[in-house]
Amino acid sequence: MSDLLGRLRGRGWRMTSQRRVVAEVLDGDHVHLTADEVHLRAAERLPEISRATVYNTLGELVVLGEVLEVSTVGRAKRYDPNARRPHQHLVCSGCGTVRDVHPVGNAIGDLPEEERFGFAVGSVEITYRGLCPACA
Amino acid sequence: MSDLLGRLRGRGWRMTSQRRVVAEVLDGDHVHLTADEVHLRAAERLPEISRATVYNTLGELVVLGEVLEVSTVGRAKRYDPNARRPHQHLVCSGCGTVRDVHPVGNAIGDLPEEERFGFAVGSVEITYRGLCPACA
DNA sequence: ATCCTACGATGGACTTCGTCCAAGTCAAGA
DNA sequence: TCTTGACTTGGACGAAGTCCATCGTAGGAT
Ligand SMILES: [Mn+2]
Ligand SMILES: [Mn+2]
Ligand SMILES: [Zn+2]
Ligand SMILES: [Zn+2]
Repeated sequence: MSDLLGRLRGRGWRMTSQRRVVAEVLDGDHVHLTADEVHLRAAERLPEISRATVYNTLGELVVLGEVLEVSTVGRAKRYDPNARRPHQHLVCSGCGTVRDVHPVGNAIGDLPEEERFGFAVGSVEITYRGLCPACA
Repeated sequence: MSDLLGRLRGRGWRMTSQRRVVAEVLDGDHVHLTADEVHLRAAERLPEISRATVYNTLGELVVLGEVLEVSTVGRAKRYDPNARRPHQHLVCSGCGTVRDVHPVGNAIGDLPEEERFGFAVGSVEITYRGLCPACA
């Protein structure tokens, strides 16, 4: 995330106070926020920022590859600013907490050739589910 | 799925024409349908079946463990009647096609102890993404 | 420093997916 | 056949997200 503003400028994007604030929220220590959580935190700094702008900016950051969308089961999408280091997720089935994890295997290699059906497999997404100590 | 109706009865559930039709739709060769797709097909056989009943029945089948929910990226949940045999999914980023696959590794074992954060990890969901031959 | 203007922001309507509820219906046991 | 509570229904409601006409402004041009 660190030089996101510079990269945006490099792509000819206007630097607005709204985009700056959204980037700052994502750059903080809070990870895996929903769009509305990002909006809430952004509005603490810039009270008039709109929901639509937060959605727009998040979508742009996803296309840029600066932020990842984390799919959830029936709940709101979560946005992951840790796009630099490949990782997977450990999710608590009780409270919904999401933690980054780094499994050691090679999941793509584990998919047999005869089960690839001619696909060009480009990525793997792994979600570990369980109960955190507090919810157990 | 095969003896689903018998198992439902065994749990003391009433057998209604609606539940029978939903089970028949899921038992067909069409897999990974959305709730509305299930409703559409069910309504071909039983025109007056309501959306609410389809949602209710699908939810009950999920709790029973007869059907799995497949999380998608921002789109409607898909329901998977193949709950007997553990498997994972290969999804085409182009057209959205979903195929069942059976990777050979042990993904749960690949998660280092120091990254489990005290969680009781119960399941792993793996999604392979890529382009199918038609979309490549 | 000021002007221009195309790109971005805004908020409210709209869509999609799903849940909830009060009222009516009916499966199945007595 | 009767009874009853579980099931179904349609419509209202809600959450998450998109769309769009209009307004505002970042940043290049002068
Ligand atoms: Mn993450
Ligand atoms: Mn499947
Ligand atoms: Zn928890
Ligand atoms: Zn395809």
